[in-house]
Amino acid sequence: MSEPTPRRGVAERIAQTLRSSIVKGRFRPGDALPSERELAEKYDVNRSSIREALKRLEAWGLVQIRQGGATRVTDFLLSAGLELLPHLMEATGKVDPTILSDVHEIRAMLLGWCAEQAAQKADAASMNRLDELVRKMIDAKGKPQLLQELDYDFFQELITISGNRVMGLFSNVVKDVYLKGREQFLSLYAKGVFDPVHHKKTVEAIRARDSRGAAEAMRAHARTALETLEARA
Amino acid sequence: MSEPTPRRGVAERIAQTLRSSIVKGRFRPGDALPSERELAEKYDVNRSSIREALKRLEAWGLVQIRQGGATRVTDFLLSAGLELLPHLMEATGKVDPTILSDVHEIRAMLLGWCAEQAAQKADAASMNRLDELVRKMIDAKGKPQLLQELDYDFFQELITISGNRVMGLFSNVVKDVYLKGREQFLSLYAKGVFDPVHHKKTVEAIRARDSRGAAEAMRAHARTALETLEARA
DNA sequence: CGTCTCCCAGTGGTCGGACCAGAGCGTACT
DNA sequence: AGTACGCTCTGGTCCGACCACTGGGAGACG
Repeated sequence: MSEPTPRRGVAERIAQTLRSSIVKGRFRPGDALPSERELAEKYDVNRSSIREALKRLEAWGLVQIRQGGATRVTDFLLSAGLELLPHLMEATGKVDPTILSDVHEIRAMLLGWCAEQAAQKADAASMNRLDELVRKMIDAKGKPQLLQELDYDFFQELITISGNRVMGLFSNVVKDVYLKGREQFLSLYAKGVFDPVHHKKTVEAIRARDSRGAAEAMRAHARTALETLEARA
Repeated sequence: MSEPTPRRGVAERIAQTLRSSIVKGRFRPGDALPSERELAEKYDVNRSSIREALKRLEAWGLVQIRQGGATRVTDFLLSAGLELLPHLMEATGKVDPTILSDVHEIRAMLLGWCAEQAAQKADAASMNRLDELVRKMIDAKGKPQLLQELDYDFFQELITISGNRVMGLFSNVVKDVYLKGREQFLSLYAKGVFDPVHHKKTVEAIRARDSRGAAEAMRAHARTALETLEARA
């Protein structure tokens, strides 16, 4: 009852441990990991479990496994996917402010693009759904968790309107990043901080078929969020 | 020497087979896959190999595995990452033109954003590297494969200049997509088709610190590519 | 008759021990 | 010195057993 992840599976736990070691730099890119048999003995589990853990690391792009040769650590900044982001942000124990800035730059790009597309393609029903979301945001003032979800729903609705399936796949990954790091962003939605003005402006611009205005409003939203976070750091 | 995947490992082969079945719709979202023991018998391999294959499917976001319960197929459009794209494009045997369009929309967004950032942040050395790449493109006229690589290198250089690590992670995924589907795009770089005018304009705009111009030039490049592909389809 | 509970068959998870296949390096031969 | 062989260590696959959990059906209860 004391451990944080008692029922999470041996393989998963070991995979997380190794991932942490790699991200924190205890293994350098190019280094060879201990052999599966050694790791099995070290963690006192079966080799099968070690294999499963290593397979996950491989899927995450953190190591390269080659039959006959050793399993080597890759330069994960050159091979890992976005799903590594939450762990990268926590590598030093607290959020790295420079990465936070990078994240919000990308966020601004994505939101801006989606808003632009939405202004060109939205139908009446979609616009009403967006209105509804803004209304809920106003009602939810002071409920951080709810506001956070509504903010994400707004993004999701924009993607749906854009009709771009590739953006849809992309948002799946973003969602995972978002859920795993949600506490780190929760302060953004605290009482007196979050204001859906930009969302409101966005919907108005979409109704007016003003792509540029919609995009700019969403970018402003992302920019505001970053400034808020930086001010608190 | 003839087969495409002769020595690729049992687990990998089975994972691909199952992925294909799922993407092509032979298993519907929510369906239960046969049990590991059944699959092991069906494919005449050990259960370990089946487990490994299923783990990959899970990592790809195609199935959900739960101890005690059955392994069920997920709605992959809602859970899979970008790495599924190449397989999605080939699901029907040939490239789905609507997805191709989606891809290039995203491509235009990314290239535009990177060019914009580059115009603001590039130093002299970076600009020279970009110039060098354009020069190589001109020299490489008529060598599709080389042109394709140079085009990607150009993108990569823009990302490096932007200094955004999140975009770097993103580009890792894009690169995989790109490599797996490279033949499908190779015709873009055939003799008489590919012209690095837009790249040239981009570098000029970057030198002039003209963000908007640089972004527009790169977007024009992506748009041209899409039009070329559509004209040939 | 309906509902609720409990139990067990079947699912995935872990184990261990064996053997196969590829890679790398030292050694012995040329 | 150079080269080719082969030993040894790596990961890959197989087998068969047992553990942990779920889900649904058989039975008890209202």
